[in-house]
Amino acid sequence: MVSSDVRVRFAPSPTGYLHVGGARTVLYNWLFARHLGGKFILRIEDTDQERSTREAERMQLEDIRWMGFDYDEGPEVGGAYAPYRQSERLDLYAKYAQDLLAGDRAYYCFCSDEVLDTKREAAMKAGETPQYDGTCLKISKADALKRKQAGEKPTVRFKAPVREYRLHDLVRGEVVFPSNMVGDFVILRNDGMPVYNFCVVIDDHLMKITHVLRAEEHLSNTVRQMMLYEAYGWPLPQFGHMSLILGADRSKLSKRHGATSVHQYNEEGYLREALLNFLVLLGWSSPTENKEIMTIDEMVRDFSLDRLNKAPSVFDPVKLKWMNGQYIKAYPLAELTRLTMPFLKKSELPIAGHDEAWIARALDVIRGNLETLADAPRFLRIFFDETFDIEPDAVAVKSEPTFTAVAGALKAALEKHLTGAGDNLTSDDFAKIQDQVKVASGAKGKGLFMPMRVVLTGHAHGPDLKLIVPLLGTKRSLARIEKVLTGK
RNA sequence: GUCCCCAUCGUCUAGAGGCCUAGGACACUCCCCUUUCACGGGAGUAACCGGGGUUCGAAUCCCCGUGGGGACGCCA
Repeated sequence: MVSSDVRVRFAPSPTGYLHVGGARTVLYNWLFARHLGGKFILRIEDTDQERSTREAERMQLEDIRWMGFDYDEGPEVGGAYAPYRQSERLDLYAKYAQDLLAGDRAYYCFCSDEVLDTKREAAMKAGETPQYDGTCLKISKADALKRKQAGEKPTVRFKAPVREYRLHDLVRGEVVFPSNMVGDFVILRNDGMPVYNFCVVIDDHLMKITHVLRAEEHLSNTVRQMMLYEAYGWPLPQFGHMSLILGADRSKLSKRHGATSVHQYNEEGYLREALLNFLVLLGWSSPTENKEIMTIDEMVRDFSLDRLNKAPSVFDPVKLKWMNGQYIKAYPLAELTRLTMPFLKKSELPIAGHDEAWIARALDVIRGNLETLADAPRFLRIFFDETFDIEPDAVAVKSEPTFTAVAGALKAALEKHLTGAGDNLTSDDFAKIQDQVKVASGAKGKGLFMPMRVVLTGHAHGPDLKLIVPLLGTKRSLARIEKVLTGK
């Protein structure tokens, strides 16, 4: 196959935010397409009108965009096989269902939900795979049409051939579905809406999808879809079923496991690159041994289906956090600042009085402490006078024997610096000032260092004073000392 | 229950018959760096689910157990 013929798709149903499992599915599809120079298509599977909403679709699209997955065809961008929203392709499905009905490959079913449920439960209890018993198969076509005319609302069932199906799965290898695995299944609901297993086949075929890469939960659906391809005489696309993402209790990851939506991670201050990097490693590994941190370009370059892991994987939020921290440390500062701004604006910090360049410098000093962008306000507090105060962890330092002498000497040294050099205070300036304080106060070691730290930052811990002080300047440093000394 | 899939440290994984005394990462512990915190560096604890084969040789291949997961819908 010529590589540019490759066409893959991601087909979410818009019933909520994009969750991490879905995100990994998009990622793998997108990487596969980009690696091979193929096309990546987005299709909205909104045939379940009960649950699908336009709002959810908007959110999904937004999440996909945030993650950086550009699609070649899909809603909003269009394409040669439009429309890409199943709810806008209803006439198509009706036509193809009609073909099946006409060819005697499908029939009307008048069974009610209740009897179906009862039979299903009975079958399970009896130790059998529940499947349709063929009741309505006995109804003649003429009778069925008559009842339909009379106002009854039947579903349309596909006549499932009774034979074994073999699937050559791209990730699982040869999978055999026994002949009795599925019974006649519904392709059209009683309100005329088509059902998933039916639309996917029509759409994947019409949209010339070459590779269907999706989660393992769809593996057993595949046999139904193979039957449909066969009925239409259409060639099968290649299928690849990727293992599931599990929660800590090893069941399929869901909301009860905590944050599972991409949107939430975005809001909690995760970088998209970190999320992507974490997700790509959940079931796939780089061909370069021991390579964990990688750029998106490297993922595109190295991605291949044969390195997918068949075993399901547990989602570990702790490792995600670590990874996010790695990205924060290495991120371009201007960009990092831009992304951090919303978190600062939401916080109590009075950032209005500072320009972005100053904030960027401050952020640069504390970025090593961050695991998420949401941590930033907490670490940035030391730079803002309005929030400056002696923090609980620093109270004890005030009663150190050297405290008063050091604070006084520091004040004097800074005042001298102010008259000589003004408000500008460099790291080198501070080093000299520190020497002066040492001589003047007679303090040394922690006895010297801790009082200075406390009087300047209000904390017993924090980044190197040499890095903090230039951001403060002489006057503000002096004001802080004043506040501590006078208690005002 | 039936069918399908899966099985290496607590977790993510490397490993495609000898390179394995099983490697890396997260987490955890300790040490170093640091006049603080964090970062960083180093070290350590920790795994081939069990049983049978096949083979000179098995984490790797086969079978059977066991365990886990998924699907059995007029959801996708």
